[in-house]
Amino acid sequence: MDADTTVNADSTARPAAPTQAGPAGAVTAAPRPAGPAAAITAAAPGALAVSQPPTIYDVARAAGVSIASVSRVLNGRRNPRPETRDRVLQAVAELGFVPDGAARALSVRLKEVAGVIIRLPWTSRNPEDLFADEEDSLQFPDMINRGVAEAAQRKGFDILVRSVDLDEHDPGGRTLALARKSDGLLVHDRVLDPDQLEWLGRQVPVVTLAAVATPLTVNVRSDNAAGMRDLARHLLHDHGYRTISYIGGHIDSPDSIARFEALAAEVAEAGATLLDRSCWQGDYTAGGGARVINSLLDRGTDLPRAIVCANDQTAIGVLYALERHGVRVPGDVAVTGFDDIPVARHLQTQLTTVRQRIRELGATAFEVLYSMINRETPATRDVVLPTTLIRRRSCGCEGGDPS
Amino acid sequence: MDADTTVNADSTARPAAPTQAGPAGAVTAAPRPAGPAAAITAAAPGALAVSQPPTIYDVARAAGVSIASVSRVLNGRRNPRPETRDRVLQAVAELGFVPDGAARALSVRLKEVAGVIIRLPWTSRNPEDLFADEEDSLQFPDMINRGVAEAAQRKGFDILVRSVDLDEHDPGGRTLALARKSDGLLVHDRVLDPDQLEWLGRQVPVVTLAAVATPLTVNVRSDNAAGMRDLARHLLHDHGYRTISYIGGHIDSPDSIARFEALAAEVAEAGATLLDRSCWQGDYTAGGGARVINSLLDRGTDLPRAIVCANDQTAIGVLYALERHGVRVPGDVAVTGFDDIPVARHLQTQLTTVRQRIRELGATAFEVLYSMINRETPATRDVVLPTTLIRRRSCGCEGGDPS
DNA sequence: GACACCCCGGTAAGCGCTTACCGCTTTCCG
DNA sequence: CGGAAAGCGGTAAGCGCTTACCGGGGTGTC
Repeated sequence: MDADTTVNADSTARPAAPTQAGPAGAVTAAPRPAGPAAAITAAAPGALAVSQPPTIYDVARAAGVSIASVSRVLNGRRNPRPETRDRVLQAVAELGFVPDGAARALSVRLKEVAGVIIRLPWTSRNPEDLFADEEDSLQFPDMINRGVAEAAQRKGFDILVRSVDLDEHDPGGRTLALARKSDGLLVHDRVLDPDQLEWLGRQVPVVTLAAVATPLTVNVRSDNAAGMRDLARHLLHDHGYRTISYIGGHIDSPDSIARFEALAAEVAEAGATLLDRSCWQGDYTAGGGARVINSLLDRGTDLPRAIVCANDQTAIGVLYALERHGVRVPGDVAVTGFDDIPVARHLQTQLTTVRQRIRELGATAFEVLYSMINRETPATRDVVLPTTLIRRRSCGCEGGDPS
Repeated sequence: MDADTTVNADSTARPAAPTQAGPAGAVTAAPRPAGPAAAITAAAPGALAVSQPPTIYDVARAAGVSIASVSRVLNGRRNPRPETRDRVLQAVAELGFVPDGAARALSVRLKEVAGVIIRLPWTSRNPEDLFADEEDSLQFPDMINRGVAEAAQRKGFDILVRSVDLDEHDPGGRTLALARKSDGLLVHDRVLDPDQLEWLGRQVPVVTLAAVATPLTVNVRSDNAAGMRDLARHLLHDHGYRTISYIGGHIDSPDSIARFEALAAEVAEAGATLLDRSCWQGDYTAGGGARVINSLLDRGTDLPRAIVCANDQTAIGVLYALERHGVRVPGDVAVTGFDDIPVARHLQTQLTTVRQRIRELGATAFEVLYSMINRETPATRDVVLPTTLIRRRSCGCEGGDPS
């Protein structure tokens, strides 16, 4: 439609109408300008124009007091005389007054908004993607956000979620912009590099998720090492698998690295074999997992007895690829994930995985951010949450969820 | 340590950090109210305290111009002299300045934030709920929000999502509060009643989703009638089913009503039988769908040849309940949904349903809201988007998705 | 009864930014 | 070369709200 991209171009019509305020008690809000006959006909043209919301001045006038009193009543300061309070409260109710967020924020220097930066999951999708629907289910970051939102709501905060494209020229800039609309930032993994984080951290409180803490930021993550250790032992000792391979997430992902190391340690200790890692590089997506399997099978490589994936998404891709090639899971090859995202239990072959307390991760991250916003000094820079091994079919265990 | 919680108390160390910048403009921001600073030492305990972000005054000082010039350069007004522009731009870059959202919002009266009110899906969950995982997948409202977010981002807007509990004492109040943090509201179905909407609409631009337009609000929805008509015809004519029943959503849901009416019309026209509606009342949830089936079967009632559900969630519950009772789908009974939410195609028995262009619904809603915020008068108060019939297994068609 | 306090309302000073308006330079013509 | 018209930068007035500070009246106390 309107093709002009010049965002500010228009001189935004704003018919300096504030004068309309009118007499004192004018509570009646004289609805629309419309004439009598105009009625409520759905077709009517300009009827949608909204009248400006009342300001604290309107309330003060209606209550016959000063704006300071209104503010005091509303914020419970210096308890006002009952009569004053009542007058104000009534005026507030009549006018339906609620203080403007921006004005309040500017004044108290607190916006009560937390910014959340997430790696864009939903734009610029590739329509031909085999796993297009993988973006249709709630993923790890989405679940975290729910936790964040819950915790935020408890403190009266709202969250502003912004997804940034990784190959964006200036993630820092857009990010900072979000920062200035909020009191602090919650940054998901892999959207900003350490330098940018460091820099951001200097300007606003920042909490990262599943990353690493920097001197100025706090990080919240799950206990990858312990989780993977449990999983590895289950595979090695309970099932007795002797050859295992690991499909990593992004090569520089702290989570993926930690998981790999824990796995490697266990495999070594059990005297089993961990296949060469190089050709087993995934990218946390189902597509990536499938790709790895496909290329290996096409090349005729032998598969290990168990494939440990960096996350559930990858495992989903792996399962799919294996099935297409006629490889049975868990009969021929066992497959495991990590995260325990919702779909993990809806798959044909229910996925054995390591559950992270995802929502709690988010909630905790918010709590930490909140305390930072209040200038408290967090006890730790690296908050670690426990994990749980979830045994389902894909590793060779019987049945599905106990539930 | 510096345990004072008094937010402003400290005279905010404001380490003239930018000094690193070196010679050049050397004015190096002798920022505000002087401040002996606690350096940037990393390890230190209180090190997490962030220094306040630079203000436009800092930039002006650093560039040796007035704040007006800074603002003009940044907003591209009245093109400033190249030299001025450069000085400002450099200062901005050095200080990493980004205008404060609240201040800007207050000044231009535009927050660039759209509020989204959704019926709470994730709090106060009932842990014993049979279908607990139904909240774990992306549902209709979530998908809509993605569409909204996409469209919003294109206009430089962010979205503030707030979930309200239906049985909350004062949804209007919390809602209005959100409204004052944003420029307009996008209200999902069934969170506010018409009166509240009407009232809200008087204060801020409001767009509802899948509801009905009021004189002051615009509504965006899918073409329920057409979608259901296609589905009904498929069931009646392609499959030849002669007895059908409809499990509604909430009894007063406009969507559910519209779907029912379209179905009833088709059934009547085909001379088939539509079972009595009364004992077939669902509530848009899987639990509700299952409950209906269970109570009917327990009572020994005969089932119709096809069960048409108001939405996919309901259908999922129905499928589950039927399976538990040993009723085969689609063999004994055909079941259909509406919406085509992601899980619909992951079910054991893939669900035949009517696809709504969910994201587009959201995107459109935002576009409309955006135009209202800009005081444009929308062409219609009732925006309708097309639907598509998706034939999968559950209605008796062969195979699953073509894909 | 006078003075010291308290209480509680009002006044006004910002919060950080945009922009109308003013006035000094430059530039352009006649 | 003078005067009008631009061009540009600065000053200041808000945007709507919170809160420090001030002052008037009511109490309490010798």
